Amino acid sequence: MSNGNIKVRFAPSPTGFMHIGNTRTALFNWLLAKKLGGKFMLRIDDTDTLRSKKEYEDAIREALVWLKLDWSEEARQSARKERYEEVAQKLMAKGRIYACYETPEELEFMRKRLLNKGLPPIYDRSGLKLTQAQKEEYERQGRRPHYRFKLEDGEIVWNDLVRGECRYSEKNLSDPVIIREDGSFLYHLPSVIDDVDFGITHIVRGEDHVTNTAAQIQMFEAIGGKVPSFAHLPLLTGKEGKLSKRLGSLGVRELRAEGVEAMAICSFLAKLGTSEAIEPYYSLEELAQSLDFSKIGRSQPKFDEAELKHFNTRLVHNLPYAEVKSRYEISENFWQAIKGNIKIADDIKLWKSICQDELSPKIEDSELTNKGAELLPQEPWNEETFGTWIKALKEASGKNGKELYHPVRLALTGMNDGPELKVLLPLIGRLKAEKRLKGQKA
RNA sequence: GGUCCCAUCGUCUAAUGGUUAGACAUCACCCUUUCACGGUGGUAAUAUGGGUUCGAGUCCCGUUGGGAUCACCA
Repeated sequence: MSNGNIKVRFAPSPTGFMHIGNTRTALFNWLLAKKLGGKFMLRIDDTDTLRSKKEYEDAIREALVWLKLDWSEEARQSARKERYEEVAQKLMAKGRIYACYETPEELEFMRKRLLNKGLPPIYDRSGLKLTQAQKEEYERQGRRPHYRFKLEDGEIVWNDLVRGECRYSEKNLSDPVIIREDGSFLYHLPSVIDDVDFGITHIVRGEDHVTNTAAQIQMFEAIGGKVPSFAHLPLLTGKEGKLSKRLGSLGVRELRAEGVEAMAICSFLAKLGTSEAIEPYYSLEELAQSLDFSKIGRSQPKFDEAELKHFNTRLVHNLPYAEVKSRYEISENFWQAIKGNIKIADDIKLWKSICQDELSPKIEDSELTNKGAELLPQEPWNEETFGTWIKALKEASGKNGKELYHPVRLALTGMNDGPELKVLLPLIGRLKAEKRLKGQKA
């Protein structure tokens, strides 16, 4: 499939670090673009100037680069204010945007009053009924207006790629505030203007945006833009069931630091909550080809960090040598020898160091290990060497099983567990092995 | 409270109205003279009450539970 006109966007607001929820949205967009042969753009939604920070923006880029979710185009909302104002002027002239003079406190009070009466806290549109004289009176009092988008009567319907047909009545929606008292724009309208201007064809985002979608569809229509396709992903929940705060703070940066592979995060997130098995994918391309919105369930999957870590280990065990080679200087032999016994890719360094660098051995049973040193055969060594040697040591010492193996492993590697000793021994070599068995640094 | 969405093993899901299936985790066994890796097998679920039907996980209504939204956040 290929369609040059397909374009999706990832539109994070730089008000926090890249976390698992964010990443999932970015990933699904990227995957969709890849699968359809379209483009993926990055849009920095920094309309909330108070909370937006350069630091967060940098972190988002860093995470995207690490995940290999590359983008071909970029935009920044704070740089497009003139365009938003131009569109807002037109909508005002058409009566789709109207001024309101309530203070945030008054609105809050009204919401509480409605809620207490068991009514939905929907704005009563009193701004719409204001006369010119009343507005002037407010201005004299020093009040500045904020602006709302007027929703038209009727049902708003769209066919969601994940949720199927969605219907919302405007009666259950508040006219969204789109321009603040200080003249700055809120998210809703700029997002729609950008989607139209940049030719966005598909919007993939979290389920928390479904009611926004209803209002935004009217905005698309009001400015004469083509309404894109929507896909609303069920929100991830935490282990405890609630959308935990931990999830928000579970950063990509932290996961990376803990040794979680980018492809583990991507594979896991792409398949969690779908009818497909969560399996390691080793390329985003392959993952993209497997994308199928119809396989996404509608209930909220639980995200468990421990499961991700476990999955990561499974993925690491089968990392292709080419991938490993590009990151660590090791031979294919070495990789084959240790791959089944590492938890994270960085453990490669540990085992490489154990085999090649100097190490202070831990001696548990000096009588045994000293004898082992004496019995060590001459090189060349291969995978058979260990078998003959340990057999000789067993006979000489009378030790067996764990009593035999554990002290040997500890002396040779300084570790309680690890790859099979028969593959490790030739890698360590006679020189080091003999010294270590004797308790000497080597 | 209004609106919308959801409910099957511990977890993620499957099942034209017709024997509840698979994957991950877990457990056991096998392989390893060790820890692991790997292989084989087992345990384990339709939230609840009605209705429709010869027959309901599936359709309808109620209950309970969970989530989203109703911001001068995005």
